[in-house]
Amino acid sequence: MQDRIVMLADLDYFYAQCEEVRNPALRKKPVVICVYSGRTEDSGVVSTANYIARSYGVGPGIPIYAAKRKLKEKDAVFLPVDHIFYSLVSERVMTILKGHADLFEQVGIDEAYLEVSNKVMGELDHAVELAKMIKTEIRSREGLTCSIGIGPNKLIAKMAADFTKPDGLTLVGLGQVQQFLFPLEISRLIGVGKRTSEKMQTLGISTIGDLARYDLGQLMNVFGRRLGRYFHDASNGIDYRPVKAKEQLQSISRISTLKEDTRDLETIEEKIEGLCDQIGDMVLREDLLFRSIGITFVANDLSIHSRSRTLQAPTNQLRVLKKIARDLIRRFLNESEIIPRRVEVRVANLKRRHGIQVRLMDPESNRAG
DNA sequence: GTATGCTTTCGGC
DNA sequence: TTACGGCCGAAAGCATAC
Repeated sequence: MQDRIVMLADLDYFYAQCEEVRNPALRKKPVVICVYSGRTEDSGVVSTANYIARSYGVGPGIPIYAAKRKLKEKDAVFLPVDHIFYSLVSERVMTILKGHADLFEQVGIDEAYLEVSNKVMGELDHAVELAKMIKTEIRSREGLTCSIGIGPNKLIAKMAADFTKPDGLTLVGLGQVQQFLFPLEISRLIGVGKRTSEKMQTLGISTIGDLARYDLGQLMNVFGRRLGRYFHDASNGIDYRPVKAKEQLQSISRISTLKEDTRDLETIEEKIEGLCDQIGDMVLREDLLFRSIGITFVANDLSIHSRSRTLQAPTNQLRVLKKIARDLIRRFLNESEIIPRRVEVRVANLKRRHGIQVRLMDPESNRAG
């Protein structure tokens, strides 16, 4: 493959920064964006927090109650997520980013990969100038800071962006990949979480360099073929994944926390019904058809259990969605003793509805069954 | 053996 | 001391078809 120049642009502490833009007085205070479950006054978790809050140990994933304790007397501001507002901001930023890329791939609401090889004519210093320009444009148009990593592939671009934040800009040229990666702690490698990190320690691997030098065959034995190969390649800075626009939404899900843990069918069905309605709205709005329907229970011990069914033909019928979701939860509750805490409905195998019309003309559909 | 499809689980943001 | 969301894509694991 030709040498590539890939950028990863990551909006800093995105939700909290959006709130700072909306109300600049927040900038001097700890800001904590919360997902309230509605179960009790402060039940729920922190979605994200600004860097002042983080300096007190408050960050994504911790319970709201714990965050309040840590920030007592600190003049902290707790706000509920406003997803609609953040989405509008995100959309405008993504439009800016896309305009500077040969190839563009959005990841989540606050991140995107840009392949810029042609745009900068293969010159790394041009890529750095482009990144500075992008940062300036996002700051002047939206008042937001972001962190940008530049590298020869997605993996290095992403890790470079993570290396300096917030408001960072990190370049890792092809010749600098090893000196960048090898000293980093193994937990910094994308795909190495807490469990894998512990397992690696027992193998005597504590830095990415240690992993890079480890025998590929041994890694495959320990982690399986695929993952072993990934760890070997990634630690050596190798990543051939192309920057590629997402072509179709893959699934739509809605999840909600029950007022209290219960196996009561009526309570659960009522909740499921509401989730189906939300999904149905989205399916119609986006003009989609779905073919798989699934439900998930998060039990009171936080264990996760799911069931799904795939239809013969895609549909957009709310009736069908509700009936199957109901069947799935009834059957699951009969088979299992778990006590549900949260319930989720998901549809997948999505297609655009006008796709049906196209299919009549599609030579594929003329094949003998 | 490979390709493909389906169900369930995992983990990033 | 505990406390614990709402999404999404994709991998894992298995079955079936050729």
